[in-house]
Amino acid sequence: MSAAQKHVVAIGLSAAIVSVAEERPCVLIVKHRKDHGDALPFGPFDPLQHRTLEGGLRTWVGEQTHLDLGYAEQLYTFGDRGRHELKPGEGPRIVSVGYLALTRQSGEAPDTLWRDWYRYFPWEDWRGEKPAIIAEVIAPALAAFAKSAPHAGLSETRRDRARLCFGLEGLAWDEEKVLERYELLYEAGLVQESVRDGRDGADKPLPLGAGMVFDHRRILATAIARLRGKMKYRPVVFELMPASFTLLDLQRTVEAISGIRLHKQNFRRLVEGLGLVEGTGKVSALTRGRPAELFRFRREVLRERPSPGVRLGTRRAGS
Amino acid sequence: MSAAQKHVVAIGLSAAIVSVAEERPCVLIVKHRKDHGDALPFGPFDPLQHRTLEGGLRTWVGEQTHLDLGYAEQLYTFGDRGRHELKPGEGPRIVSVGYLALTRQSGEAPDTLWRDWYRYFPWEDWRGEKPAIIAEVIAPALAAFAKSAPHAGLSETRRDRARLCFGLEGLAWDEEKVLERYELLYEAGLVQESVRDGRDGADKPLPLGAGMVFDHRRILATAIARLRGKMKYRPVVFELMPASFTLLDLQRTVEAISGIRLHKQNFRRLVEGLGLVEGTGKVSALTRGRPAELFRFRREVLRERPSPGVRLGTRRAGS
DNA sequence: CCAATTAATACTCGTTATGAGTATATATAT
DNA sequence: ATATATATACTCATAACGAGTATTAATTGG
Repeated sequence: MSAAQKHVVAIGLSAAIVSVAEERPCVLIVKHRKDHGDALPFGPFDPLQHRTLEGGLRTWVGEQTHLDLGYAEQLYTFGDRGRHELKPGEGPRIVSVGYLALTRQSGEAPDTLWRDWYRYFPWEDWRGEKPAIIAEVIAPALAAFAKSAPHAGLSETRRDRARLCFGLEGLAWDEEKVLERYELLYEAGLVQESVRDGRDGADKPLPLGAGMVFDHRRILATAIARLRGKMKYRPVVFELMPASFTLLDLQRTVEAISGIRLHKQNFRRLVEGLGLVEGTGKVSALTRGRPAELFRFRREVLRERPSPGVRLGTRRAGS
Repeated sequence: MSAAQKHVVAIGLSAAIVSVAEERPCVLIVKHRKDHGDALPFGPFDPLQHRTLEGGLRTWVGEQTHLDLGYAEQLYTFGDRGRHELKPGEGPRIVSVGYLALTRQSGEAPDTLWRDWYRYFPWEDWRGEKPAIIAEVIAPALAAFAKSAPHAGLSETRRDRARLCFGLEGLAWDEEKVLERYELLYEAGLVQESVRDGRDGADKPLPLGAGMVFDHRRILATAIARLRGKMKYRPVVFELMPASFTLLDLQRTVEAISGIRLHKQNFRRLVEGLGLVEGTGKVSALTRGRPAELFRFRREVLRERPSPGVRLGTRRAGS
């Protein structure tokens, strides 16, 4: 191997392509590969053909999924050995660059399907009750993980991480800590991927949530976290909305993504107060109740205000 | 070239290593290379030797600079062709992963030096007056750039970007938009790097700020933006502080990084109210005025509150 | 047609956070 | 002793926020 080749790696591009339909946040999954779970669309970056990473991503996502990505942003570059190989140590070293893309749902391409992202992260959906899986499975398993630490200091640290991540012992739930939670479960050997990657503690009860290939669940966790955060200071939700929508449609979309319920009246006050939407005189043809006015996104806000986003309230309230 | 080699690239790791001394935010620069300006410490990622990207970074930063990086976080992966080569088209394709690291200043290694980061971004320091360079040079140059657009729509867009980025026409200054501002200046051909990269519009008046090698100034802009944002919701400033400090020391450090002045009394109220610091009975040996109490960082907050940071006020006030 | 139901929309109210001061205390320099 | 510089303590008005109640406009079942 020459000196030049020594530092050579392949770059993989993976995309968490998100849409929301029927109050369910969805991510695009490519079928094949039954071995280790679902996969995000991914492919190699070809440095000869593409000038930019994002350009490369857009090109082959277009080819594979027939989707036109509107919004896309880079998330993170993962390079850990042993976390993106089917079997540790096999094949060339791959560094994977994860992306988040938003789109409105449309016809599916041949080998893809939209899946509710809470399938992979059941503990992240707090729109109804607090997910029972936390108190029943996660909290005890993490307590055991803490107890099993080789020394007291580490044990303490693990307990603290569990408390802060999952809002145990009365601590507040922070919907943005998606990645921290997944990483903790990974380290504790509670997800399928850590078993696959051969970490010890692989004798744990049941794997939590549906597993994914390579490090794709980690990328998806990063994507959810980023979207939940970004929504608050940038009007990215509208990338997921049709041209016109009711304020409740909008609220349900925000709730689907953030995984928490919002106060309806305050949501309206906020969204109107920021000038994010404007009414179109028309009303929606609903089945029940007083018909709601249809609104559209006011693109102009982007030129008026520095950073308008849907700041969701700290705590959840009745819908 | 084989099929496997086709997708092969080299990964470069670059680090913006930051410290603050004497109210000046500094970044570590490696000397050599007089051709195109200063360089951040950077080096190749060796996939054979290192398990993780960050591990690789820490290793050779340790070798090159004799610094022990405490805090480090990944910023962004840049892969644009023509923006990290000394001469466009020469050499292998390099994808560069940028990092932000924080440290307390200590002895310098042989070929490195600490430089005030406002040397590269003179328009970012609003601690005194609004930087004169904005009204005198940047605003007119960007107006000309907008006017030179091939069609009216693009012209409008450019004008809007200039207004929002630089707070023109009475708009608020957003200290976090460091990268957007640099990118706009790059596109407008107003920084040395865009001239070097052979973009048109290279006949502009004078290059703004000191240039850097490769895409290092872009990485530094990303680092500053990230740090300015992160400071507000994570207690990262304390990575830059000594074990004990006065509240004014702390405020000056926050101001140095954010580039804006804060209200002293409110800063104290905030920082104490969040439980970020605790007094150590001792007072500092100052030269003038009433001696200030020395404080230390309360590490415990990390275990108590979900995300405590130094939320600096929107607008600046007298010191 | 009326009452119950459902949802949209409009207000209200108390609490907290924030921006911007004034007032007072404690040191040094002359 | 006085001027000056800084630290620290309070005050106050306003905006933002969480959590309601009240009212309006439609549908649905009798």
